[in-house]
Amino acid sequence: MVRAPCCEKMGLKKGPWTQEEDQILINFIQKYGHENWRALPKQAGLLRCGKSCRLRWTNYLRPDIKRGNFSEEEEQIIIKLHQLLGNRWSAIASRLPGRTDNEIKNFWHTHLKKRLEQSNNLASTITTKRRDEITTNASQNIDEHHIISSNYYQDSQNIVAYHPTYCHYQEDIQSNKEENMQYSTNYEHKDMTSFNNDMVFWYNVLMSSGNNASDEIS
DNA sequence: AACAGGCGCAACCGCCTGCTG
DNA sequence: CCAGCAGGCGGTTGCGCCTGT
Repeated sequence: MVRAPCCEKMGLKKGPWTQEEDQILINFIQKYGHENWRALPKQAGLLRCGKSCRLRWTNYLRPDIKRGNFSEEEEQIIIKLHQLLGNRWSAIASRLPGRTDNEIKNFWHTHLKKRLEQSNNLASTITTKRRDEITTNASQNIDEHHIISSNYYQDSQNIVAYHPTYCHYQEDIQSNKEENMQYSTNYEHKDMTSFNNDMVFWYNVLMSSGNNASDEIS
């Protein structure tokens, strides 16, 4: 089945919205609602396609949108929900009142993803360093927990920030120290138990929320 | 002051899903 | 069951702003 493009009709405007267009859209929706996005631009007298109107409304003009920087709490929620749900931005956005999927997606790609990648790089450095220590000094009394954790660390990129050895060995890392220390402080978990408890907590939150989270997670 | 490169964000594109006839 | 439509979603793009040289 092939669908016709959204804006197949020539003459429909694209690109940034003007203040006038915003006002027309706001006035129309406040007056008549948005039951039919396809028909809305025509009825409102806008030279836009319905899709463009919907996007503009949901991502920018909606009155309940919270604008401005993300708080530390919001950051942590996004990170945790991303671990649970993956790139399901709308599902994540539904747990952050006033934030849109587009906003969260942008924030992830411009801030959090970069930070996690840095953290991953740091993690592999730490893991390698730790493994070298273990190999070269067999007589050393090594905490078994660290070995298990090191494997876990390497295999699951997403949970790298919660790794306990990250906390133990971060002082070894001279380069990028300040930035990574800061990141570590924010997301520090002392052991995997607390991490798992955290995951259980968020799972319960999702399960008890209005949406059917089990469907979303599966 | 001028330019180049990087970054952030709004907006677009194309696919998927659910609904209806 | 099938086809068509509309809405929703995630990935990607492009433009404007900022910063460094």
